[in-house]
Amino acid sequence: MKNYWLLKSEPTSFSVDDLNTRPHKTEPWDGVRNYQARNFLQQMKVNDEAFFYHSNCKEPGIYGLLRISKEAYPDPSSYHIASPYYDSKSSPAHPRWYMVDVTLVKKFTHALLLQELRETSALKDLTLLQKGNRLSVMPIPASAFNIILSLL
DNA sequence: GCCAACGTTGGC
DNA sequence: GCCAACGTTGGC
Repeated sequence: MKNYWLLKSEPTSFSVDDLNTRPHKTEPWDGVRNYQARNFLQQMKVNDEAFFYHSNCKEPGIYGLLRISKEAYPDPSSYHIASPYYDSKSSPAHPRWYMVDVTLVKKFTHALLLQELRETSALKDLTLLQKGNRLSVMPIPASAFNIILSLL
């Protein structure tokens, strides 16, 4: 059974447009350094679908649709001391952090902005919209996923 | 730039 | 194991 997710990225770091230019529109989703988010990454299956959310920017919102194209595997950026994602407690023998590969299915012609999500009462229980939420990887119930698609 | 909310660290 | 201090996230 397919599951649905939402992945956040700051567009100045990595955006839908960046992914669109990658070979096969595919890229590892690296750099997740939060245990709860990592655990969700590890639950993902190939062909699960995910929204691509732009955070910490002028118009935060959902900008595209992703497909999980490779299940979780160790994130090597955690081993590289020069990487902003370096973690001295992670090693190839004992990887602490994982990533999945994502493939862009569609860049939405019109983004669905955070403001619009908040105005949709059927979505009020979404983790994304809860006060103080900072998770960068979160599950989306199938019902909410379909509501969001219908708003696009 | 501000700041509330949250997660992590580390002394005790 | 507690919890204060600190760093980060991310909307506004």
